[in-house]
Amino acid sequence: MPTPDLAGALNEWFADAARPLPWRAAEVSPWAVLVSEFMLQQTQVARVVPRWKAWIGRWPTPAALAAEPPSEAVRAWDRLGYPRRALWLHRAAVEIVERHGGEVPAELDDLLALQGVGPYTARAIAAFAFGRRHPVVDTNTRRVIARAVLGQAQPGPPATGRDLAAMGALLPASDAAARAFNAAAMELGATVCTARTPSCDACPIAAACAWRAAGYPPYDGPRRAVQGRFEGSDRQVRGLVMRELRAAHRPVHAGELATLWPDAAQLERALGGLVADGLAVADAGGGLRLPDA
DNA sequence: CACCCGTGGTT
DNA sequence: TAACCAAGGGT
Repeated sequence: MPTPDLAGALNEWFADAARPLPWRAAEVSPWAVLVSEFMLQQTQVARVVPRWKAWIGRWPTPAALAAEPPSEAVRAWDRLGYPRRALWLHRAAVEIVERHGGEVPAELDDLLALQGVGPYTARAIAAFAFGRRHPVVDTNTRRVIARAVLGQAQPGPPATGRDLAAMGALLPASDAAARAFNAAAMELGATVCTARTPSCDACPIAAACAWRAAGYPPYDGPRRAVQGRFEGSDRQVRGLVMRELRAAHRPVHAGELATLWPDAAQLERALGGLVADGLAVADAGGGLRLPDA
């Protein structure tokens, strides 16, 4: 039977176990938090840290980034992956300047209206940058809820409403404790209650865990959709092209791009996709380049 | 809702 | 080693 003070136990653990991630420092601006959340979308903490520091050093405000062409954002993004995020982050900076006087908004509706900000990121910014009392559910928290609350080994298919409700029900009353609890749940999922081999022996809420109480039953629900193979995929081709465009500070012609991939039809499809996404633009001379505006 | 979107670390 | 996984979002 789960103990009632799961949040208390988790926050007590977190006070000691929290990794000193740079965007958690007290003096970090809402903009810096926003940048960290964009970079952390589907990307591991260890790979984000150096990019985030460089980014904040170069563009300490939304206005600073908005003043530069998107191509510079895509280059600075480097190899973090999903370069559309760099484009969206630049666009979000422009929107913040145009609609919010250069200040990151604190309201969920305003945050959700920004390019690249979805249900998770909006709540994360509101909670972590502004101390608002909202449930925040990311992939780590989803797993913690599935195990500790629902008694399942895995979260199963997306169930946003279910998870937000579960998190909301556990959320401490005060803004400060709620913010810590949101971060603590994510931290537990990232470092203890991990996807593959959780360290249940070291878990601070083992006494409250429904999965443990049930004897760690294996997951029997529907399997998550498997991601397609990366080798040979359009994503691989797009990545190769983007690497080329970032390196070349001038239009790259079709002949040069043709050497990147043997399948001409697939390469053409990838290029079309990049153009459609705004990551590449056709140059007047027939080449391809990063977006200058 | 299912699928697409990069790159690299982990098991 | 191939598969899985990662502070998701857009369509």
